[in-house]
Amino acid sequence: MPKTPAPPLGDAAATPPARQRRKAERPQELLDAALAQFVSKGLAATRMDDVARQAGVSKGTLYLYYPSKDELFKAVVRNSVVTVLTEGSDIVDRFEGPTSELLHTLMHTWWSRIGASKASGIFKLVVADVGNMPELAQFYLDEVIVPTHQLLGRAVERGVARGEFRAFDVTAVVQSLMASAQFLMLYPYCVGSLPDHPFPLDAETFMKTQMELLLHGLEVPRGHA
Amino acid sequence: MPKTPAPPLGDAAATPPARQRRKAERPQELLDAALAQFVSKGLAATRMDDVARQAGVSKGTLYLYYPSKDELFKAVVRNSVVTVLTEGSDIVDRFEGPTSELLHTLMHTWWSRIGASKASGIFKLVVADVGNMPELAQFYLDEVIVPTHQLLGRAVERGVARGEFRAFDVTAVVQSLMASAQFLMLYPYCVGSLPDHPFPLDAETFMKTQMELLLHGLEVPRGHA
Amino acid sequence: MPKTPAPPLGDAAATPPARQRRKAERPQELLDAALAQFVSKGLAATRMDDVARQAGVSKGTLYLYYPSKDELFKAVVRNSVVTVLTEGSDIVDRFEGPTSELLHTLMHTWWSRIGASKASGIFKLVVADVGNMPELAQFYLDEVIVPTHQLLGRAVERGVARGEFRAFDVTAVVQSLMASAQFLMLYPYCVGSLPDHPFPLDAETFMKTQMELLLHGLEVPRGHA
Amino acid sequence: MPKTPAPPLGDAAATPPARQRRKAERPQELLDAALAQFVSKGLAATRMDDVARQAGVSKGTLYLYYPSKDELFKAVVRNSVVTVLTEGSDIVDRFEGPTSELLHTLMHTWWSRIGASKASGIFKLVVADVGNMPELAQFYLDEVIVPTHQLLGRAVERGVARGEFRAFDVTAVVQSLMASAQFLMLYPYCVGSLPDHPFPLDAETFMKTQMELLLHGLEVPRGHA
DNA sequence: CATGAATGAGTGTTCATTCAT
DNA sequence: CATGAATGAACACTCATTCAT
Repeated sequence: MPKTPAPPLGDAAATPPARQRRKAERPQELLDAALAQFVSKGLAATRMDDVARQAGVSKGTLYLYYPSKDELFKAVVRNSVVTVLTEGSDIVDRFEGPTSELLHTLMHTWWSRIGASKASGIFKLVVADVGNMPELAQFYLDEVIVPTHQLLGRAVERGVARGEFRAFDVTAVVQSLMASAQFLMLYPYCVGSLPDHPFPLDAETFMKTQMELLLHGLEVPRGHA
Repeated sequence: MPKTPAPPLGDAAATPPARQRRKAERPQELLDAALAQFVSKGLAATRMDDVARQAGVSKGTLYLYYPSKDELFKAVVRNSVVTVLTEGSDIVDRFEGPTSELLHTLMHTWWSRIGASKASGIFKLVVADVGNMPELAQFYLDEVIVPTHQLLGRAVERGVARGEFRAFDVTAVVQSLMASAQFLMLYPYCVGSLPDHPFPLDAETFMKTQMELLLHGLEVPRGHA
Repeated sequence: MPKTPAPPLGDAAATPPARQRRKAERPQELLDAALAQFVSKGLAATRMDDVARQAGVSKGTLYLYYPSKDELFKAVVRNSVVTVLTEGSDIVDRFEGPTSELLHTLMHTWWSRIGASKASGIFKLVVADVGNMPELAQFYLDEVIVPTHQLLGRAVERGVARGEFRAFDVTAVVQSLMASAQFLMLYPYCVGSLPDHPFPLDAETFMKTQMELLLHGLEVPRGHA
Repeated sequence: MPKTPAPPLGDAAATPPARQRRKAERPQELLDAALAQFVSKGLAATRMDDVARQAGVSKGTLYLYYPSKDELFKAVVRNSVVTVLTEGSDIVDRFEGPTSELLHTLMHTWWSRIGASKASGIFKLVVADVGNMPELAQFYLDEVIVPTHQLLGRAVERGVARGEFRAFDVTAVVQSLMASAQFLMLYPYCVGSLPDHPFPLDAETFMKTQMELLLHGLEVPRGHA
């Protein structure tokens, strides 16, 4: 019976042997497991055992990749948020059309990539534990907050430059958008955690409404000259 | 009818023996200490010893008043937020003048009573730990979220009834306000925890701006007929 | 208005004022409460609070009468067992009639005074805790075991002296009787603690049977000369 | 058919690595240590630390094998008594010869396996703590008392069936035997705990005497027709 | 005398981290 | 590399004992 044929030369890197492929994927598998556990139980209440079991490895293996619980947590944060920001930046650069539409696009992209995924739980974790991990604060500021501000700031400035928006304190507008995003991210961990609660929140509707309010306050009054 | 003779001026009866006076004040002292510790270190990272020491009592005494860490935490939440809500309700009932001003008043009252105090840290704690304390979720919904919605909802409806605001989804407006409040409460535990950060947030300005944006989107266009 | 008349001389001790009577009865009330608690929960699992509450006094008062838990326990033991032994001794001295009947009488007196009362639980406690209280062992030996041996030994010797019993190792007979008594005292704390158990033990029947077996082995064979 | 080559003489596979061999032996080592500690100090007074130290492991390791103190205790009881009962049952099945001799054999087997070993202290523990552990009561009844009754009951019935014993209430005879056994088990924890006590108890003599009394009361009068 | 608030040493249990295999 | 047995520091909670009132 023919063995698995040797991969053609030059292609070896593309399909490594199963063991190596496994090894290459391990870090991501561990981070996924850790994210799920951290988000659902909180940092302190999650045991390294839980993470390892969910990832299907032993506790020792987990420590082979991440030297401590704190480092694992930081790696989870890093892994979950950074990649998305470059995507948003591209959108701002390339977008053509009204800025209000750009903002809608950014918001929806964020929602589909972060807000609606488990990654939204990271914000909860950062808020909860940043007080005991000073380096995490700096990291989160540098890697998340600042880029986000720049990203959104550029979008708003685009609107002003194009005469679509009133001249308005850009930081204030950005913070307004971030407040909305944070609200959406935390809602599931607040009232949303109860099976029946009186204020069901549809994210799409919420974003649309907030955006409408914001833009109405932002846009240059038109047509009643 | 012979009465107990009136105590001498200064009313000795009004100043019970030191031990009793202490016992009457203990619960609040313990709650204050617990709030400070919980907020600064998180629920899991705070030891009962820490709380007791900060309150100047032994650990045993702490357990004399609160039977467990969880109960202590719930008492802290109760103590810090519930009283303020009735105050806000009174303001809405008695307010005369434009609704925009009422909203400003409410926002500033909230800020001075909750937002600017350590009590703001409670929101962080609730978000962080509600996942492991299901009863807390219900409690927070019943005692904080629902009353807050009602309070703000009544204020917004007042504006609509008086013809000041457009007819608008009340819940959306309330959520917008709560998003701003949450943003302010969490800011110190996010980027704000760093000594020097590039987005210093002045709460007064932030509230003013958000309110301005919101009201601009809310108010009935006037005078350009 | 006439005060309570002074009690006539010589009678004061018989009817002391209520408060003093209360005080005089306190120790017994405390011992009763302690016995009940110790027996039902064991020494280690009984809190001084429990004893005090059952006795209707504060914990401080309990310590006013007994300086420690250990001392309280010893007092309970002393109080419950010692008095009965003198009664048994009297019976042996005065008894007239067959010795087999004397043994029956002693057994039933023991049962009604000790075996059937809560005092039987003391044996359980002594067995359980004597290992950690060396003085208790000596006390129990001196005050309970030795007198009991002497009491029963005299009864058996009477039977031998009167020609009713074979000459037999007295200690062995006494131990046989004590084994039966211990069995009865411990039964409730062993299988007897279960609501439905397959070996219901009627104490009267048990004692009668054991005595019958013992006497049958002890009595001088009669009448088949 | 190619087999795995036979291991060299001495069978290396039979001696697993030290770590695994240790793991296989750990439970028994822990149970031995726990038995010794429990018996000498009582359940409540024994700290898990003590057990661990005596077993030469850390406290954490102890919890690796037994999830709580209560479970450890139950495992000790199980381990110490259950195995012996099957041995006794075998003896009854196979015995040939007079039933009085069978009873002697059973008694001596019990003494060498249980009575004279530390396992006798388990009875003390059960008596002392069964009140606070309802499941233990049921377990002890099912696993110890009932089998013991059956075992001894069969032996007594054998004597009656073979015409050696009078027809007698079997339960009463069994209880008489158990009373003797309990007396022997508790003696060391009662007067026996003192270095010099006036009633030294030689177990062999005691058993012989009790058996003699019992059998004399039980056996069919012979030969003086 | 009586109270009960206060104490703090003590213990069961958990879990991040290590390391022999 | 991977494992999982072992560790031990840490912490919530209890309760016998004290003492100011």
